[in-house]
Amino acid sequence: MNNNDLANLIFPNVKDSNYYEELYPERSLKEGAMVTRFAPSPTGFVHMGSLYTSFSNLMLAKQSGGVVFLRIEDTDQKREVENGIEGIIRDFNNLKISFDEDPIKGGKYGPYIQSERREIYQSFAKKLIIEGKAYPCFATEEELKNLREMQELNKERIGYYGSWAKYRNLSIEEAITKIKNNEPYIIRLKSPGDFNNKIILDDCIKGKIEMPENDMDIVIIKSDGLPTYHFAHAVDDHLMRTTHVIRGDEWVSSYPIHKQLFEVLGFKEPRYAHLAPLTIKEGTTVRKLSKRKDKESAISFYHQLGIPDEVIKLYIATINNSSFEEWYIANSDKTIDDYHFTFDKMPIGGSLFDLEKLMSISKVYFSKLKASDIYNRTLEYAKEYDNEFYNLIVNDPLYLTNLLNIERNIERPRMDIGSYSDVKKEFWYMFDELFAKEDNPYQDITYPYDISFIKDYFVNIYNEQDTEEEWFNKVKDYASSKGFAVNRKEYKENPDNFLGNIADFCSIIRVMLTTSNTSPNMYDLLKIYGKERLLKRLDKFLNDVNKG
RNA sequence: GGCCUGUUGGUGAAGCGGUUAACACGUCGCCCUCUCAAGGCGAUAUUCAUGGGUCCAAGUCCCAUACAGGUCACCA
Repeated sequence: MNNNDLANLIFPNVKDSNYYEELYPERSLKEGAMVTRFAPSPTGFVHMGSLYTSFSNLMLAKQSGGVVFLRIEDTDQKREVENGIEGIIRDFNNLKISFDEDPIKGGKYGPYIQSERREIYQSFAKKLIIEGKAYPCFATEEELKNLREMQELNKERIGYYGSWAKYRNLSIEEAITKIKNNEPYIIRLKSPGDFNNKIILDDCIKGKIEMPENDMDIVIIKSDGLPTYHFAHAVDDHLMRTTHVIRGDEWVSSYPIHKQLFEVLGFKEPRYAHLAPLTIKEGTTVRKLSKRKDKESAISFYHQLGIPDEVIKLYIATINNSSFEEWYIANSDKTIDDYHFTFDKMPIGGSLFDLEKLMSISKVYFSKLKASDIYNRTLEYAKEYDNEFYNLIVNDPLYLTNLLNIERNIERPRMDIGSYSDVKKEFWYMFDELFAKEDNPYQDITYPYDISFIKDYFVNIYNEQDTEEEWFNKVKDYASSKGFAVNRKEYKENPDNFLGNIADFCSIIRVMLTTSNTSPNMYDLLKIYGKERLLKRLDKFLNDVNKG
């Protein structure tokens, strides 16, 4: 009886591992091209954290002329989510993110779903058993629990290693007998490591990190025949010819296991890059952004707010590479794809997620869009999230587009819109249906002078054909004739000589039309709204103010 | 508890042995102006968690302490 007999008993029907080595040859790519991957569990949706990780993988591969693929890590059948894979792929599609190889598209290195690669893992596990580098372990849950308690009591390191690894030196005969008796077992690595030895992780982002060598006999094949993460990682990233493993830094501490696995299997180790986690403030403490607890984690949260996907990507790029922001400001005509992402500009500690910053990026983004584009996207947004507004804008694209164009096609465009939902907040008063609602009181409507003369202004002076200059000159003349100061300095020097400032006069018009004292350019608003309707709104205004 | 990482202003951060400690967001002034937004100008860290050490010179290197985070599964 030898290792071969044991291996054949455990894995009678798997191919020799060399078969797979030949099936998945080295990729022929140019020097320096990175092969990266994003490898999520099929949880059903993409969240900020996974977007951040996938973004890094995507950009580095793309920009080096390499390959990036999507691999679904579904080896935990307990965590299976219905349509989990479809959900992830759908989310990436919506975000317009695509991988060179994925479960739908396929590719030469597939399958790209781990549960479909069972035999591949088993083939390599078999190889290890034959070589005496792995063994079946019959420890029960109870046994492992006792082991742990004993170690805690003796203040020993916890785990299945060295002399604690009870089944490590079981004779082949005994093992075969137990298997034939249908005793449940799993396959463990027979770790050749020594905890007192030091190994070094040369991380692309974090630099050199010294850690103890792995000496744990970790599980490589579970009782359901599927591999653990560690083993699947080694086998897959070798066979898929990954050059750079870019993943969250919660994996740093398992690097010793991975290094050892690559060695034992005779694989060339890939480079590693461990990304700092996205964090969030909860009260005074900072913790990892949680896909379950934090609303900011869900992509749908931004969709509901009306924040474009491009903005999310810009924000992610901003956190990902410390010099991206400056570059983007200096190169406002370029896109994310034009920026060269590098490991050495990625953060080492956690990156605090800042919604305020994201909004500011969004405003800049919107200020560069064409009015017609904003209209179209706002329409799309409203269709899904705001039916009332959708109905108001769907039949008259030009009206909203004109509004959006106010102070837009100039060197320094307005920056007050940061989301599709802001469009309504900005211009609601230009829609009579919204204006008519009861809950829109005029802001600060007490004036120390008779305001009814603005009716005179609109009836007799205001002409919607005027140019902006003509319009303003007329406003000034009229206001002046009623006793308002036209010159700011003059007014400041002798406020008592005047009824008010020209700004005060304009604010009556502004409040009349918008209810508020702040708005975009008056001339444009009046013109777009139209004189006929203005007169009606004016009556309502005077009526309401006199009542109040 | 073991192992690993981090700690720079209100916030995110740059910084890689010699800089007036970038930049962005925010906040506050002033200017411009029909309001707001934008824009312009200026103010916002005598100091880089604390304590030692090395060096002519330290935010930057070393050691301790404190605090924060990660990880120690038949989960990924």
